[in-house]
Amino acid sequence: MAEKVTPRDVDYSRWYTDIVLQGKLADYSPVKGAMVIRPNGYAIWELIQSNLDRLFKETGHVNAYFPLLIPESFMQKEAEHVEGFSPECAVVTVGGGKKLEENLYIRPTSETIIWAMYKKWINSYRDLPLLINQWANVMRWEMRTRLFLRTSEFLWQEGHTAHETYEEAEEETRKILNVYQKFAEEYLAIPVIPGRKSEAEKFAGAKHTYSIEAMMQDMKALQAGTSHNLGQNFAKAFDVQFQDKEGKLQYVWATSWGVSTRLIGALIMAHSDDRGLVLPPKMAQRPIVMVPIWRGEDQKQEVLDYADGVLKELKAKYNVIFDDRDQYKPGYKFSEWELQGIPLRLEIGPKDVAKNALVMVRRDTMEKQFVNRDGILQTVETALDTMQKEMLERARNFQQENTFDVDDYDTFKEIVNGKGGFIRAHWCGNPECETKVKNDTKATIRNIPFDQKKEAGKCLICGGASDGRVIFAKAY
RNA sequence: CGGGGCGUAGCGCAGUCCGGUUAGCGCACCUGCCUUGGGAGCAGGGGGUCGGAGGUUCAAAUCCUCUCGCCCCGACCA
Repeated sequence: MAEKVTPRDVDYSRWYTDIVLQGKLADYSPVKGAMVIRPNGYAIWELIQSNLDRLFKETGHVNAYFPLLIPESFMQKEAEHVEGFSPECAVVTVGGGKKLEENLYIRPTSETIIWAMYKKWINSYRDLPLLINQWANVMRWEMRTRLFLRTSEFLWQEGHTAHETYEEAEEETRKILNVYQKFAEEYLAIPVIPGRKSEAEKFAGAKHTYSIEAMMQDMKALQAGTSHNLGQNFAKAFDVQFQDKEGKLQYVWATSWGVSTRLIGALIMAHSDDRGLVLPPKMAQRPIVMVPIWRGEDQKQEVLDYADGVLKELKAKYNVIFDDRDQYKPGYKFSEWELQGIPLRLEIGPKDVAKNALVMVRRDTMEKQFVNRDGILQTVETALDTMQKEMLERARNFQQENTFDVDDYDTFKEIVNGKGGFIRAHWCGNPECETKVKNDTKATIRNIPFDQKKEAGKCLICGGASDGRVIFAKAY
């Protein structure tokens, strides 16, 4: 086999790049830090979009679109927000050949322009809640970029909601995090840990931030989605008030939440192997490839006729690739589709025609089965369902096997600097202890899990009192 | 911005030290034949401002000067 993919244990980061390029998911663009998402990669994004969009609508949200350019003065209205985002913004200073009166920021996120509009739209409690989502591109000037994981421009969805009370905003924030968790697990087959971010790691301008954290195959953590309770920070900055039932003016309570094309990076790093991409069936627009095999013209016709029947049957439910290209041999085709992560391969040759059978190969396990031609649609459906379930289970086991409870700093450092993983350790809540860990080891607090058990303990660093464990890990 | 490296065909490279026919190789691509149960073979073919500018020379991918760009490693981040 010609080596198109660097094995993971040789160089994980080269492996990742090879998967993306060889799987034709994306390519480098002429613009530094930006990438082109190719059809294979965009197909994954479309599935992320369509499924999440449905889940958002089921929870009462609607879509809208706000402009790419944001007046500089808007960006500067919320103090923490300015501080957090200014360094990574691209700014338009010239338009129509003239220097602009006011610079325009390319959105790094849309809170400011959206809240400027919400001021116009919200007057009464009857206007609330306002539950808007947008699918958009954003730009954050990055020094070091990686395909899908960190590019200057990326695609995402950002939800921005407005509520009457803190409690309602809080409920929304948590509700969305649940949606993200459900999507990650049921569709991406990636188990995640939902929890609250520490003060140091929260979104610039939020009261607090929740996240779902996933473990990649190299034991590093990847933040797969965030949901922020913005409190009244933006309402105050943009003076968005509503009249409540008693006729009193109150500032609106806000949330925002998002996931990005980064999820594609997560999908790759959670499941793929040294042969290439591995897609969970629900993330494959084309879940099946059929490869007909023959020897000589007489066999060719016989095989193609037989295959055509199978194809027609499967097409009722699935988007099937029928690879009858004559210039490539089967082995070549097998590798090519494996590289692109097609979940199921069906091989049809003279022997199968004779036996009224087919050969079915699962991409995740590479397990080869001889299956009966009759009932093929059902067989395929079952195989894809099983695959989807088993991929999640496998990832969950992996995550559990690489999560450790640690009570002393030496062991902590040993693990972090060694094979890595999630470390559940006690923390007193002091940001200084958190910073020390980060400076010593580069590991950070990923989040404080919702399912944290009450457990008396001592902070890993200062020995101060702690009543539960938080998740530490090196992160992408 | 600091440290390291690289620009020669779509991709990966050789040639540069020591200047000299028409700039070469592998992969990919095109045509034909032949093949097809794990990345076949043969024959033919297309494709180059040697990153750019200037200079030295009878002669520059090769030597000199300047310049542009990119990649990797460190300080920010979904």
